[in-house]
Amino acid sequence: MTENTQQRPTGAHGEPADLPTQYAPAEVEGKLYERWVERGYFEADAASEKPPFTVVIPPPNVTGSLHLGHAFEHTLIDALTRRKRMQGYETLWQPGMDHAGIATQNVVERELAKEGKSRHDLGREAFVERVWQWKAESGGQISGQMRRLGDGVAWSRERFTMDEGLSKAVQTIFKRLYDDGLIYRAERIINWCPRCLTAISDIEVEYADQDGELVSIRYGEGEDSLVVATTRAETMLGDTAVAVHPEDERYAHLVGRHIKLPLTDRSIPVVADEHVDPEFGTGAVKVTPAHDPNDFEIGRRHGLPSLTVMDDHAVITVPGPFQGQDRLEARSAIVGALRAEGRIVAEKRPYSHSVGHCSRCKTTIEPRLSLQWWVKTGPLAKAAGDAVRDGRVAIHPKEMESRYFAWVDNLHDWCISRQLWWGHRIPVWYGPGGEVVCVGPDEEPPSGEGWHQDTDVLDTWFSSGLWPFSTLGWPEKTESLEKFYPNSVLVTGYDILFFWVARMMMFGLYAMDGTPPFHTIALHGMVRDQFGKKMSKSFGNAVNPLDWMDRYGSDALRFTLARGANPGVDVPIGEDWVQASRNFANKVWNATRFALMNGATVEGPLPDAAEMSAADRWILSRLNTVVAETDAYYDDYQFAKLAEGLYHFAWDEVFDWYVELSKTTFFAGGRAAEVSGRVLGEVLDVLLRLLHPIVPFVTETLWTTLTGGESLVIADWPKDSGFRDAAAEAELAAVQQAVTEVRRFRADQGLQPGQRVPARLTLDGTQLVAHEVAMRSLLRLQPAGEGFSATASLPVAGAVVELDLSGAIDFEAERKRLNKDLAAAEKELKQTTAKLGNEGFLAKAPDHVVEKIRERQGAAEADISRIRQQLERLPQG
RNA sequence: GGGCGCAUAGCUCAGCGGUAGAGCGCUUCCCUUACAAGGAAGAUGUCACAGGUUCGAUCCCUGUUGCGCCCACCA
Repeated sequence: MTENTQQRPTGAHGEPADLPTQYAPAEVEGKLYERWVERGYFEADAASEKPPFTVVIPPPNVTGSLHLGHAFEHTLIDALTRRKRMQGYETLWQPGMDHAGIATQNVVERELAKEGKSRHDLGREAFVERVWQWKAESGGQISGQMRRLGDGVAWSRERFTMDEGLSKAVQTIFKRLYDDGLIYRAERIINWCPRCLTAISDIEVEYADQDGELVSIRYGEGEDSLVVATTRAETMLGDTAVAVHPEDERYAHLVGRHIKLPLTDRSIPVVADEHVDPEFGTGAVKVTPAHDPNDFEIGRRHGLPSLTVMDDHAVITVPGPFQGQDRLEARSAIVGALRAEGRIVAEKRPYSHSVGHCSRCKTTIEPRLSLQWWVKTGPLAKAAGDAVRDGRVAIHPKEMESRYFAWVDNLHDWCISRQLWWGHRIPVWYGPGGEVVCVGPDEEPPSGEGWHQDTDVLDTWFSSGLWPFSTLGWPEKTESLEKFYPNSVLVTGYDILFFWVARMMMFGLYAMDGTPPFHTIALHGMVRDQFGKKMSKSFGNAVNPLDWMDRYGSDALRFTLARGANPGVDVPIGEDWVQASRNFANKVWNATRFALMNGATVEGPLPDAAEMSAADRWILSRLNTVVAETDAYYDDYQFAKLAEGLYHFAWDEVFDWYVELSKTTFFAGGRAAEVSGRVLGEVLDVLLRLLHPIVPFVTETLWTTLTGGESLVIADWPKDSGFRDAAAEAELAAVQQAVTEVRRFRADQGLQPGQRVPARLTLDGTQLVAHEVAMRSLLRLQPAGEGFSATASLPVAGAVVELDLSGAIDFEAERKRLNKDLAAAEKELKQTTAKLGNEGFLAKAPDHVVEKIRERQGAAEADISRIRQQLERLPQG
């Protein structure tokens, strides 16, 4: 706030303006948001007659606070729903949060560790209680941030994935899948995190190239020996075979025989298996069925036993010298022992290979045989793929479809059980006699001696996969479910296409009898810093959206994010850009302020076009074009383009040209001022509506002041009235060109912008004829009085502007400028002439292109003769 | 190893067959009574490289180079 704020400017009508000279977001945002919520604007009525529009929030993890990426996503969703609400839809933006099993458990465990405790010190029940406490705190933080952002969500419908209703949904679908044979329990190789002490699914493993060492080890003795290579030497303790290719002659004599496994007293068979690539390494592979997925398969094909050699913490359990050693420790100890026996045949060599890490804690994954629960994905994934293939669900941008297909078409079964405490407990009970009972939501679990529930919980994505309908009350047949399913669109980041989107597709289609959970998937990119680098806390470039909202306002942040939102493309964002958006908000503010002080109004019908000035008709014509363009961009999720389009229309056309051109009209008063006042009121009214979904706060403040309306949130979305005026658009283009040319000339002459110069304008018969007053005002041209002597003559748009620059003119600068213009015009003439002389061009180019080139040629010729004349007239020296 | 994408002004990115655009930054002038968070004027690009198609290519095709991302049970 500057001191200007106190100085209330006085309007043309002598009334004080109600608005300060600068927009102060902090003073309006909070109040407006609370008002919107109190009035229930964001609530969704399932009984409404209006057509529904539904979007769910991608539920943020309760683990913390929202980052810039959330702010980005929320801006897009909020803009979509606000527009639909204005269009007359019954809109539901469903809020809520995800319990985020493993992530949240890890966070709370870290908190406990600060107190020197582990979850085991508390016990399961107390620990879970502790997590609920944590959820209460950070959940509040998240909804606070959403309010600051202006998210128009239906707060009364807020859901949490561990709510009673959602838990019921989880049990219901588990039971159905189980009964349909799509959930089963099996012992397989899983990804084990020795730090989190749980199994995780395939997509929760992040692979990174890592330098390891490939060691070559001789198995067996003398003639009955061969060499295998490995990067995980410790697993040899669990080897139960060596495999070679069936047609590999080098090893044909060994197949079916047993060879001695070093460091043990075991002998293992040599088996022939197609999986082995004879070209790779020695063509012989050690087989550890309990610790490698390939080996597990080989083992199954050949009936080999599986020997688990490590415990949950990846510590060796095999009795002997290595027992109790960690896997890495054991690795080097075993290599050492083998070397001592002379079994390392080639020196170990550096080897770069891909190693899996836990996506939550980055610990190296240990593949391991384990009894877990699985979803049989085959039929579910097929349905999920087909829904996109046959067009029932569209993915934006379309390029992302190939990723989606690649995933759903090659999906392995999904390991859903987690050895955690925080999450949905698996609804399966085991009896004393080995009975297994899956318990539905309304069923009593079996009781009695020896019965116990499975101790594992479900993968967190199991419950988020139900989000589009569990939040609406499913499995109950609620009014809301009827009204708001399927969702209209899903807006989320391409990074969770597999984790979340594909799972919602599978579950939605399954649970809702083949109705996909949404019609459209709009994928956005990731927010990056101003140099395009990934934002991360550890790198120090992460931004708390609250900081920028505090400094520049929520609208500025939202506008910046929307403006960067090209579909599926990452969004770099820097503080400079937020400043630019803040400046834009302020510009809109001040333009509206000016309009209010000069009689802009929305009262009464629009005047007849016959009464309007060319400028009035021009800006209304453009306004309607912009309405149509904005709609098209919205429908195509082109946020960047619509924000950019509105920015330039507002600033360049309305503020810099229309308002400036109309100032003389406004200041002169009379009927013309009334007409333009009504037109300006109309333009701002529509512009503010168009901008509102992206920048709700500043537009609400200005619009209610301008129109006296209740709220933009529930106002009508503008429609293209169909009004177009090509003649007025052409006329105003000529005016703009003329003004710019004269200004450039003045600047070239070194005249100060404010310096008044006598001038004679000869505009008769040109498009400029009606604009003399405005041109004189914009160009600071005085009337040609006594003793006027034209020292410069500028032909523009068929008219002539003569200036008396006696005393001010710089002839050298003028000569230089003219020569430059001449060169440019000559080049243009040469180019266009060459083009028009090209027969191929004339034959094949479309008419409008040829016409355009002709025009350019004509203009160039005219320019050249004009400039030559002017150069001749210039006094020498 | 597969697949996708990107290379355009100092930076971050739009454009995608017909004389190169935006924001920020930069230069000059201006506190012109809506706005200095502003106004006016301006400079800046072998549109990665090499071929090809075309009357015409930043835009289409092929290849090269350099990046980025996703997928993959490469011992």
